Formats: sequence, structure tokens, C-alpha cells
Amino acid sequence: MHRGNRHGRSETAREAVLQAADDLVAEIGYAKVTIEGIAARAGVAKQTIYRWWRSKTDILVDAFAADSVQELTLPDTGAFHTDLRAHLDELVRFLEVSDSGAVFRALAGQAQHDPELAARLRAEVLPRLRARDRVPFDRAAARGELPADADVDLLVDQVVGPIHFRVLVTGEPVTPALLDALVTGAARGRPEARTAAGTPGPRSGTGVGRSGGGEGC
Amino acid sequence: MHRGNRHGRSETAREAVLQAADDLVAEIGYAKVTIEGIAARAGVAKQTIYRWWRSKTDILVDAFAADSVQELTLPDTGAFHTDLRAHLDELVRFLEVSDSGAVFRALAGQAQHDPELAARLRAEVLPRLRARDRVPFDRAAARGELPADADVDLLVDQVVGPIHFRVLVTGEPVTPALLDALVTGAARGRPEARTAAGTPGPRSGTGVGRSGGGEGC
Amino acid sequence: MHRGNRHGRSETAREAVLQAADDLVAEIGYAKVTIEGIAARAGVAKQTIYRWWRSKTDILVDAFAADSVQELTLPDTGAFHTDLRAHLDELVRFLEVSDSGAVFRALAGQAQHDPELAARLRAEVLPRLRARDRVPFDRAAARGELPADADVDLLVDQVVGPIHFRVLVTGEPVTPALLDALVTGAARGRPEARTAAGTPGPRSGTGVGRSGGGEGC
Amino acid sequence: MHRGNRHGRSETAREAVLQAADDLVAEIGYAKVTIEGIAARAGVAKQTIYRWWRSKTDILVDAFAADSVQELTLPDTGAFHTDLRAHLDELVRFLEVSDSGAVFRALAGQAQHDPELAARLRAEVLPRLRARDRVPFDRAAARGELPADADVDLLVDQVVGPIHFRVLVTGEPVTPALLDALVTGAARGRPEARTAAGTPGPRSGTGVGRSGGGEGC
DNA sequence: TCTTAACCGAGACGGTACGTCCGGTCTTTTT
DNA sequence: AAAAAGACCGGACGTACCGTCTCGGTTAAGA
Repeated sequence: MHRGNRHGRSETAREAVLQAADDLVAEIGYAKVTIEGIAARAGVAKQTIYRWWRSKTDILVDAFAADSVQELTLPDTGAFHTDLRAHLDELVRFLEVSDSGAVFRALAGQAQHDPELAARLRAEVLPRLRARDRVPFDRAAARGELPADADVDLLVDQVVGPIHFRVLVTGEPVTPALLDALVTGAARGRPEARTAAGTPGPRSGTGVGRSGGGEGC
Repeated sequence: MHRGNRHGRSETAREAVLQAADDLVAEIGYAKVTIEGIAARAGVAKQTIYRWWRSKTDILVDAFAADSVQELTLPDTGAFHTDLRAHLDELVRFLEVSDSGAVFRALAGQAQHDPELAARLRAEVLPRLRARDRVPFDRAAARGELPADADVDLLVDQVVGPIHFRVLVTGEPVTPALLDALVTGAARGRPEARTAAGTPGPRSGTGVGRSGGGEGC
Repeated sequence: MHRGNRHGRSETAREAVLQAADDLVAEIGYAKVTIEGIAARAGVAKQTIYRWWRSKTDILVDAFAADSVQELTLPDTGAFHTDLRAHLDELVRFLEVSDSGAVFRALAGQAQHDPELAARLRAEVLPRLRARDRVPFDRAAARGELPADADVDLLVDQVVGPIHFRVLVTGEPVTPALLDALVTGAARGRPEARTAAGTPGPRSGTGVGRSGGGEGC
Repeated sequence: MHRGNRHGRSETAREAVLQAADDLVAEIGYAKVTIEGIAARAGVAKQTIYRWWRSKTDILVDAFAADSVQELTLPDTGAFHTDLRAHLDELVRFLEVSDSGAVFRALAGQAQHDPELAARLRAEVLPRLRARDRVPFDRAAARGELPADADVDLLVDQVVGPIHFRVLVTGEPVTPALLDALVTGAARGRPEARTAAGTPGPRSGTGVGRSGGGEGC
């Protein structure tokens, strides 16, 4: 069951590379990470990297996957409204402040220039995120809180799209006002578009700032 | 009184550089564009580029701004619903198929790795796009089609966010179904989330595929 | 005395350039002197330099000529032996320690790579130096201290050749022992080749070290 | 135990670089030789040159050393007079017409601007040349043709100095008349300064007849 | 037990592009 | 008309990484 060589690849080297890549992205930013730098930091030969990965983004996809193992299950609060809000708080935390969120943003950015990376993200990374995003909706459907013919993926796009838009494009923080509007819009069937002061909907303390300062957009 | 030199910079060189940059992005893709390549294509010395721009993204921001001069005014159809739909069709066309849309996607991607570029985009590029996105809403507010206390920017995020999300992140085409849902959601105060078959709302012929094939995210 | 233009060339600019060139060679060494540097130091436009000189060596030839105006006349000591020795002491001082000697060495060095400069040196600079080198011999001939058919230029080569050789090629200091040998060789018709200890001939205090340290050859 | 890498540098690349450098100096002259040009001609990456050499002169010193491997031994003619003349003929040939002589002249010239190169020449190149120049003198001393206390290095300077002076400084050809004078001067203990026709010493084909000459002092 | 094949570290190699410097030419404005 | 200013094209500089390629050493399956 090994891979055609005598003693297989070195798990030590693999982990050292993924760890080094993660650390370097956090320390110096994606743009300054080089394969030579990863190799040096990991104490590994360049050839060992090229033997198992095709590019630095390839490494980062693996590193991102390794980070995502901690798939914590969302608690079931019993109502669509609160379930969704809890999930969105978690999503914002991931996108804006977590280390793996920084990797995700870097990969999403790089995918704009690299069709191959884009394909790999769509095939391997996004489905997992989408599955999580669907959870509150699927539970709601099971409870009968959604119309039978609701297109859940379409609803998910409408809810998470504005969040990604703010994080990746405008760089504005995702405010509680936006989350309120999204949640009540999905729950009550219409977007909540009054000013924040006029919104008596459920509130949260989320509105966290981006950790790294200006590197969203 | 003058600006330190006697005859200032060469407009010829400036235009040649912006044109060359635009062309090269369209021909070989952002990732393969180099400053040396731009200089060669423009028939300009590298030093001339470095004298006036700091990086290739700096050039592209200028090139994008030059392209955007053709600020076509949106026709006023008389109703929020149709105004918004026309604008979104135009937005999708810009993001998915136009050359300057390709430049925009590249810049948005690069901004994930480059805080300085991100800041410049937020300061110079996005406000212009936002102004256009607001037009249908502002007209509707003037007509009394929106509540007096509506937060237009929040509404804009909810409508254009999912479109950018699909273009930049999932790479899925922006379907008429999504546009229908966004328009009717904004117009009638709730997202339209039934399956496409069950949605008899206003349709359009928009749902064009991305030109370049797989290069979305 | 000017050249047929309205205002003639600026003597101010000419002197500033020559002075700047001289200073820069003394301060940073010939190799690091650039035309841009000379222009900046002289407070002169680059074009002004290119209008009047063809290269930085061209400037230095002029600067060297300007320095050489102080053609001090050699005192006539009444005897070939002492005349020659006094002249050689002066020659060594020029070559090894003077600022204009540094310029001369730089030009002689550059002439190895630049035939045009070599030609100019042979046409304009060397004849003046040769004329000075001949003075002791011509006086001696006039006094009848030399055979009537002596080839003075050949004798000069034999006397100054070893001095230039040490300064330009070996980089060794020109010792009193060498000067003694050259003088007595020329005067008595044979080179003095005994060891320094065994040479009771006329001595001098010349043997100065090179100022700049190791920059001879 | 080993030196940090396992297979060391490429001898192929080293030889290609030295050969290319030699060829280029011969073809286009030292001043026009560039490291990029050498790299291109040698089919080698620039970085490979910078890994092993510090400058183009550093390459040429190596190339000169490689050329000098063909240390042909001087034939022993049995007499100082003829030995020395044969050696000087060889020396003039080297300095004036050989390819490696062109490299030597270029290095000697550059050394006027570059103390580091000057030091390297004095340490590595000149001692080998000096050793060859001493051969006729050392043989003569062994035969008893020179005084026991003769300072051979001083004699060498007196003999080869004028030759280098003509080659490097005045640019005049080294005539048989000069060589005759140097040889007979060294052999008979005095410089031969009469016109060639009046010189009864070893002859060359040159001389133009003038009046006969007597003996000087 | 002894080969031996695949892995590993190290790092030299041919390349490409970087960002800087300077050479020479040009154009504009001032003196 | 010459000078100051400085932008311009060209091209070499020396550096940083790219991705490929030996090397010599190590390790574990299989003879």
C-alpha cells in the first residue's frame, strides 16, 4: 500500500513544509513568501518541495486543508434565525481575523491570476465551505421554516456574498448592521435596509476589525 | 512656479505605457505581465516607467482609470425595478466579459497581497464604482420608491455583493435567476429564493459565461 | 578670443567642470567619477559638458593640462649628475604623491583601453613631459658632458622607463637605490647594480611612499 | 570534512567563461567587454559568474593565469648577452602582439583605478613574470658573468622598465636600437646611447647610419 | 545480510525579471 | 547662442528566485 518507492515520502518533511508556509504567510505576507524561503524555514531541500508540490499556492491549499481539520460542528439553537446569525458570526471571524482566513484571502486573490489554482479551489476548498454555509438553511428546511421549493444555494449566495464582498473588495468591516440585515432578510423574506439605528432586529457583538490592518480590500 | 522641470513628462510615453499594459493583460494575463515587457511593448525605457509608476499594479490602476472615462450614463427607465435590472446587467457584463473587467479582477486579486494597492483601490477606484451602483437606488429614493430612512450603501452591498462573490470567489456564472432574485428582493423587500422554474418574475438574457474560460476563482 | 558665437562659451562653466573633475578624482577615485557626478558637483548641465568634451577622460586631459601650467623651471646645478638627480626626485614626487600625478596615472591606465585617449596623450601630454625629461640631458650635451652623437631620447627612456615601470606596474616605491643606479648609470656610462649597501654614490631623501596606499599597480 | 556542497563547481562552466572572456577582449577590446556579454558568449548564467568571480577583471586575471600555463623554458645559449637578448625579444613579442599581452596591458591599465586588482596583480601575476625576467641574470650570475653583489631585481627593473614604459606609456614601438642599448648596457656595464650605426655591439637589422662614434667617458 | 531503489539535504546550474545607474541625446526655458 | 534643467531611450549592473539537475548519504524492502 505504499507509493511505489521503498519507504515512501517523509511525513516529517511534509509537515515542516506546510507549517513553514503557514508561518511565513502570517509573518511576511503571501507576496513575500518564496519557495526558497519555505524550504529554508522548513529545513528541507528545494527539490523535496518540487517533488510533491507544483507551486507555492499548491502548498498553501494543502496547508489550508490541514488547518480546516478542526471542523467544529455548529450548535443547533433550534431556530433558523439564531442558527444563521451564529454561523455568520463564525464566518466573519474566519474571514477577517483567523490565520487560515488570511490564507484563504491570499488564495482567492491569487486565483484571479491563476486559472489552475481557481479550478483547484472550486473543486476542493469551496465545496467544504459551501457545505458549512448550507447547514443553517438545511436545518431550517427540515424544520419547515423554508418554502419547499427554496433554492438553498441561491439563498446562501445572497447571504454570504455581501460578506465576502466587503472582506475581499471594499475592505470595509462587516458590521452588525449588515449581519442583521442579512439575517432578517433571509428569515423574514426581505432585506432589512433601514439605517442601523432604525433596526430593532437581533444584535450581536461581532463587528470585529480586521487584524492585519489594511490588507483586505 | 513651474514644477521643477522645464517641459514635464512625455504624454506620448504615458499613453504608450498604459496602452501596452492594457494590451498585455488582455493577451497574456496579469501574472505574465512584467515591467520589462510593458517597456518593450511600449517602446519606452524601463527607467521612464520607474520614474512615474511604482509597480505594475500602479500602472494598471492608471490604465483602469483611463478606460473608465467612458462613463456612460444609465438610461432612466422610470421604475426602480427596471433601472436596477439594467444596471446589474451592465455590471455583470463589465465584470465577466469586458477587458477592463479583467483588469479590475486582477487588481482586486492582487490587492489581497498588497495593502498599498488595496488602499489605492479603496480611495480611487471603488468610490467611482459605488457611485454608479447607487444611481438606481438614489433615483428610486427620489421617486419615493424607498423608505426615507433606507441605508442605500447597505442595500448596494446586498445587491452587488453576491455578484462579486460569484465572479471573484466561486467562479460560477451570474445567472438570470440570481439577478431576478436580487432585483425582486430589493424591489419587493424580500429575496426571491424559489427555484428558477418557479420564478415567473422578470427575465433577462444576461447570464453570459466568462469569456476567458476558467479564470474566475 | 571667443568662438564666433554671441556670448562665447562660459569660462565659469569650463573652470567649474575642470575643478570638479579634479576634486572628484582626488576624493572618490577615477573609477567612480561619472559625467553626471561632475555636472552635479560643478553645478552645470550635462549637456554643457557634452557640448565641450567628448568623455570624462577628455575632461581630465584638460584638467591635467590646466594643472601643469605651473611649469617650474629646473635649477641649473652646473653638473649633469646633480641636475639629473634633482629632476628625477621631482619626477618621482610628481608620479607618486601629487594630485596631478594621480590624474596622470589614471589617464595612462585608461589609455590601455581607449586608443583615442592614447593618441591624445601621445600628441598633447607626453611631449611636454618629455621636454622636461630632456632638460638635464640637453644641458649636459651643451656642456660637452655627453658624446656628440648621443641619442637623448633613448637615454631618457632608459632613465625614466624604470621609474614609470615601478609606479605603474609593480607598485613598488622608487627607492633611492634605484635613482642612484639610474643617475650614475647615465652619468658614468654604466648602471650601478651593486646592492644598496655597497653603493656609496650620491644619495637622496626621495624614496617617498605613495600617498593613497595601494593604488599603484 | 567536505566543503558544504557535494559536487562543487562546474569545470565546464569555468572554462567556458575564461575562454569567452579571452576571446571577447581580443575581439572587441577590454572596454567593451561586459559580464553579460561574457555570460552570453559562454552560454552560462550571469549568476554563475557572480558566484565565482567578483568582477570582469577577476575573470581576466584567471584567464591570464590559464594562458600562462604554457611556461616555455628559455633556451640556454651559453652567454648572458645572447640569453638576455632572446628573452627580451620574447618579452616584446608578449607585450606588443600576443593575445595574453593584450590582457596584461588591460589589467595593468585597470589596476590604476582599482587598488584591489593592483594588489592581486602584484601578488599573483607579477611574481611569475619577474621570475622569468630574472632567468638570464641568474644564469649569468651562476656563470660568474655578474659581480657577486649585483642586485638582480634592480638590474631587471632597469632592463624591462624602459620596455614596459614604451609599451604602456609612450606607445612607441620597442625598437631593436632600444633592445641593443639595454642588452649592451646590462652586459658591458653601461647603457649604449650612441646612434645605432655607431654601436659596435650585437646588432639588429635596424640601424640607419650616421657618423661614427667615439667612446664616451 | 546485502543489494538497491527512492527519498533526502545541499546547492550549482541556465534562466528571467527585478530595480538602479549612467551614457548620450533631446527639448524647453532662461539669460 | 549658450546654459540649466531634466526627461528620454538604451543597456549593463548586481540580486533574487525560478525550476532543473546532479551529488553523496540514508533508509527500508526484498533478494
